Amino acid sequence: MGESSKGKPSAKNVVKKSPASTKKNIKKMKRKVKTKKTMKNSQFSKTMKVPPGSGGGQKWTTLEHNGVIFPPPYKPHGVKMLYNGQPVDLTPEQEEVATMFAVMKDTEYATMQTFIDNFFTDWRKILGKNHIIKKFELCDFTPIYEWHLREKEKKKQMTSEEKKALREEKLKQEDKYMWAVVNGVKEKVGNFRVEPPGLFRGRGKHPKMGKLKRRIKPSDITINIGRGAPVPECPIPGESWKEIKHDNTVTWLAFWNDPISQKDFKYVFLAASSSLKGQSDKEKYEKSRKLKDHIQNIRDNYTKDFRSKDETKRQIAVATYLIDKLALRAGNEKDDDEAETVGCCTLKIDNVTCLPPNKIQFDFLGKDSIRYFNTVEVEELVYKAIEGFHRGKPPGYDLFDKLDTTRLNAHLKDLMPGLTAKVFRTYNASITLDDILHKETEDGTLLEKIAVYQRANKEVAIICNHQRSVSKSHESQMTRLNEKIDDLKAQRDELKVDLGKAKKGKPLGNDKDGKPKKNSPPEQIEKKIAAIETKIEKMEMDKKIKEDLKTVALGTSKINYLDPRITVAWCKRHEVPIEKIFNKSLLAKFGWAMDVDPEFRF
DNA sequence: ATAATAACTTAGAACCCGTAAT
DNA sequence: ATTACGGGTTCTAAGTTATTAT
Repeated sequence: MGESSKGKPSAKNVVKKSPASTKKNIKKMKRKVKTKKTMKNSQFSKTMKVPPGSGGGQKWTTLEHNGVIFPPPYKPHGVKMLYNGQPVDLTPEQEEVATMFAVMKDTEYATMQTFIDNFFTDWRKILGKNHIIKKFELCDFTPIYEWHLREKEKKKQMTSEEKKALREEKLKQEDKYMWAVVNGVKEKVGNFRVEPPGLFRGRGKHPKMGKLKRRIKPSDITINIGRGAPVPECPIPGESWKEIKHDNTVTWLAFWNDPISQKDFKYVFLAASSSLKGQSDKEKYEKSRKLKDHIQNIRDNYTKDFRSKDETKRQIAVATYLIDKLALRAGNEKDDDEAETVGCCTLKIDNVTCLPPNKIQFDFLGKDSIRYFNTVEVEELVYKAIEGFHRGKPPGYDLFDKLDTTRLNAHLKDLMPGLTAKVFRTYNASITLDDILHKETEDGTLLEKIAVYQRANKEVAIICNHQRSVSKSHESQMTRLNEKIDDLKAQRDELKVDLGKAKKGKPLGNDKDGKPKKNSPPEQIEKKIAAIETKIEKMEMDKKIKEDLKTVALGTSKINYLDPRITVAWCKRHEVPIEKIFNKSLLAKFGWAMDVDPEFRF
């Protein structure tokens, strides 16, 4: 379908083209642009080749580490699946892949045709063409699935001591891989475990879901390490690394080609708590703070261009407006062997609906195929411009057909050094947090202050469209909460009746077991009622928050978008222990932000 | 100028495990 | 003691952007 993405209406029916030409012929339609302007008065872009903090592109001077650890070899279980009702013999290699599929029985994937087809195609390659297994419909993986359930149960039944012992054993094995020494400082490695083989789990309608992700061998892996440092010993006897590099302009310790997409790599990096990552994190936030000094100029600039005669300029202006106002992602082109998702530059006509007189409705699948659905009021000129971009284009056609992320970012760089589309998201998120915290924090209890923080956090998550799927048990949890509340209300009402009687000096009647209730003074009953009222209020509040947040993911913005210095400074000013907001990993990740001045403003 | 590649950040789901509720 | 819940951790997919090749 890639053919379509740029040009014709979402041509699902278009014939797949030759593999070589996958994504880029897409661009043809939008070419005309003739961007003579792009590079003109760029006051900044020519200078500043190198990012400020990094010393000429050099990322480290010495680097030592122990390479990566591989998953254990496959251990056959010997449980026979059925084909056409009969048990079949499988080699360990064949059984391994069958098991990968079998254990996914209770996931959504197991029901998806693409997943099944891709799995079966790859599995049959391993079965060989003369194998008795020919049709997926005749396969019965249940015996293997049940074996898997038994194994899971066994694991669950282990005592916590056994589990602990197992964990410590693993830790001991992995200990040496967990650490690197960078410029003489011991740092944690992020992902030192090589990804185990499995069936590819793409998000959304991913055309490759279910494909076999083959086992990675040492000969797939390139190691990057300091010149003086010992090359890590290959952990699998008799095998060896693909290549050893000594490149101090990059931060990766190792990589291999992604077996699902040969052109992609899987990298091993340092952990988020490392100073290398911390430094670049800090630079990210410093850059987005700089945007404050330019934002007025940028807004004036694009507002002016809303009425430009030059359609390219108008498209850039409107796209920048959307990125600024709605924190949309840039939106790169995608290959046709990926899920069809879009960002700002790749929005299609049918993702964006004009609702007179001045509202725009957005409805599209963004990163991870998460739906973005939002209706916003826009200025008249924006509305008119978007109407204009629709004109004469069929559904499936690009809204911004004269734009792509490169052109957009080139334009942004002219407005501020180093400015790119994603900076707006960071800026938007962080300044929103800073604003809300300053406006809404009052002298109150610790709990109230934390609630303010969470509200702000939620606001940001909604702006950034950070979603999570509702937990399977959400509904039953809500029902239970409601029952509890009803129960409390009943108790309260009964107490009210009691109170009335008590005030008149009448006996209180019987409790639910039929025994007469002990008489209590009215004041005591009133107290009880008040206590229950408070409890009800609290539960109603909990319920509301739970319902409110059932699809909102707060973590993503905390980890990636909110300048931690805003949070740390706020905690200092309001005597909130930082541990109430940041967990252990965030504290480690944001070590660089801890000594911030309490008066820090984003 | 455009396309391909490389390197890095951002993302939600799955899993795991301690603790609160029963 | 047992289960349920939810926070934290791990996993790896899916983005963005800078650089390099054509």
